[in-house]
Amino acid sequence: MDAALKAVAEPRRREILRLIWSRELPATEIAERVGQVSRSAISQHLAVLKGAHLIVERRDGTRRLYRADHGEMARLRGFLDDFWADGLERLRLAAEREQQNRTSDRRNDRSDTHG
Amino acid sequence: MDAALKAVAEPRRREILRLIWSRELPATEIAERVGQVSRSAISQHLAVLKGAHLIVERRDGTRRLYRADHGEMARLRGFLDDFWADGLERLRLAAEREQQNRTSDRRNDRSDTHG
DNA sequence: CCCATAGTTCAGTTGACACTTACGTAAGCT
DNA sequence: AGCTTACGTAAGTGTCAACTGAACTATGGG
Repeated sequence: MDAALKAVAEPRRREILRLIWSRELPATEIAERVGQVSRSAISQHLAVLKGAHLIVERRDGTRRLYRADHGEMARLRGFLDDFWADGLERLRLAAEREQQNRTSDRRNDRSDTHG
Repeated sequence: MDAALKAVAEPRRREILRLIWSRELPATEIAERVGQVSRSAISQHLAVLKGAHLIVERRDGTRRLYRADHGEMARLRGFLDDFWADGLERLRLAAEREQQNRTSDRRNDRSDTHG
């Protein structure tokens, strides 16, 4: 969840996310549409987004088609909604839940996509 | 808006935000409750949050009371909601709107709080 | 097999950022 | 005026993240 929030905090990645929100696109075309940046950079952004489960990848011959994962984005919304939970109980639970995640985050960071 | 998203992407700042979500707290007490980090670091986090309009500051003698600004957080939610706008028109508008903001972001960055 | 296309990964650079210590500043008390 | 409390700011450091260019992998066609 922390990964998703961090991923979306980057403007370039939001741009990518919007491009493939309602359709599939190959990496090259994404790079062309974004412009101003190398294919390599796009590829790395896609890796981050994939690591945050914000996009899904499908292979088609030599190409890789990417598409946004609406579900994870919905969970991100829900996460922000927790800040509105008027019950203090729910606030405490959310804080504790996240604090547990942070411990593992420090160790794993972004290395969970390498396996 | 970009500033708010970036501010919230940092776990420590979310922790602070939760502490002062439903009550005012002086900086020192925030630092004590967060722990594990110097008062200086907290002060800098508070500056970032203030720059993103996510908190408001009120002075009381020698102390400074901080409280979360729910309105800005609501706007953050609304921003994420734009990703769900099914109409492609609205998607395009959102993209263009942000692209305009980005141009000024490059120049201003976080310096708009210095005035 | 050789080459082109599509894309990732590696190595290295640069800038941003979270943090610490030290110092500066403002308000209140005696 | 001095001292204390409460806080921000400055300077410096280590780490992470975004980027570039080069090298590598994989699929498909001649």
